Amino acid sequence: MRVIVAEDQGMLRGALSALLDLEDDIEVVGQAADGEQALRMIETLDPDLCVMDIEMPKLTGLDVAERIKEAKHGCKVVILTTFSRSGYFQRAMRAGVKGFLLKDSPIDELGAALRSVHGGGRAVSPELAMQLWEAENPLTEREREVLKLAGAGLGAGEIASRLFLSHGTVRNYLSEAIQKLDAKNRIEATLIAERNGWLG
Amino acid sequence: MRVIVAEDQGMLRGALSALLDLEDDIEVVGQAADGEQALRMIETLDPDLCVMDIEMPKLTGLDVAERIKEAKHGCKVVILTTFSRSGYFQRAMRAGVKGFLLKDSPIDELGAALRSVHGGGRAVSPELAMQLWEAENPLTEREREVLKLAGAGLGAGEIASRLFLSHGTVRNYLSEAIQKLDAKNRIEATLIAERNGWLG
DNA sequence: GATTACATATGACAGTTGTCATGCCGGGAA
DNA sequence: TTCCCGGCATGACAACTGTCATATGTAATC
Repeated sequence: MRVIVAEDQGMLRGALSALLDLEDDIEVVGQAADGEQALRMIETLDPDLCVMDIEMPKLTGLDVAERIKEAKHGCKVVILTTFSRSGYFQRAMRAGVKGFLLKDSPIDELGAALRSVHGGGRAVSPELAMQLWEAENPLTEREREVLKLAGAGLGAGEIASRLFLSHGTVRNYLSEAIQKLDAKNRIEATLIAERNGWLG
Repeated sequence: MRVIVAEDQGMLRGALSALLDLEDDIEVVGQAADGEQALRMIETLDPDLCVMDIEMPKLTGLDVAERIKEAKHGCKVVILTTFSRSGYFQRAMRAGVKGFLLKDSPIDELGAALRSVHGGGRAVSPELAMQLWEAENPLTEREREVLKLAGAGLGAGEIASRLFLSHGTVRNYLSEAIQKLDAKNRIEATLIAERNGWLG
């Protein structure tokens, strides 16, 4: 099978590519260091599979997966990520991702997952299977935007002018987010939202 | 040369170990998933080198490096980390670390670095060499403690009772930290301190 | 057509946060 | 020993934050 490896961390990308290439039935035809590059490679090289990190520059792995699905491209996606955030997993499933592994798993699982997915199956790290039933993102679009900026250290006034809202509205959104997430203040709220993948 | 790989992320640990083991002159004699395990392996297996991540459970790679130095153990350390935080690099140098690579570098550099260090040399990612002259941590011990807790979402009152300080003192420390780091508020201050490795 | 969810806004209030002046104590450097 | 630094504290003040009641408009849903 012809595979692309998309991962921004050079060492891991190189190591995985080299190891996968050693397998008789796997050929690594491209390596991408960010989402845009991955997308271009998938279009031009038409691989069977793509091993993809989520947190990459320019386009996240989930963005890429969604575009592949829209374009009805046959390339199957196996997500390989550090974090078991429920938001990520749910979004990946909706994007038609076939495999979802944690970077914490042993490497053997990667080859196994690729073969399983290539054969039409699925492959999901056992730690993640249960997350299908976990909480959905309770935040609205606006609440997310506001919370993201608050997490970057901006005050209500600054957030307001960036989003062309009134300063009171911003505080209302923050207050709602804080309550929805059962936090004490904006700091805890961003922590919680982040941990669940609700801001990405 | 006999090498130990200490890295908490299973996939990277496995991949690096497998690749290094393919080299004729390198033998991976142990793999550790956290700092304590790494320390024990170094004591029992007496390897020539240890490839070590910084951010690991229980003991960080820098903690381990410092203990190795104290114990005057001959094992040389090559740090392999995601972040080019000046605080990390400076602390590593003081701990007698011989190699410091970013996980962003290509893998070939790892083998090269190990050989160089084993031969008595040093190996430092070029992006990092200049950091020797960068800003030292301007925060005092107390300011760091307080800032860490503030970053976890605690308010002044809570921080005060955890550290057995008055609530006013906590706010003084936070105020000082905010000014030293040239931030607008505690949120930005934690972001800046974190980015520079001044909280770890 | 009524209900519900979201985006938006205002004004008021209490509580938290950031700043500053000022003070005390102990340890180390000049 | 005197002076400064760090740790610790207080009180006061302005600014920011979190909450609430209340209001309008626009979709979607029932």
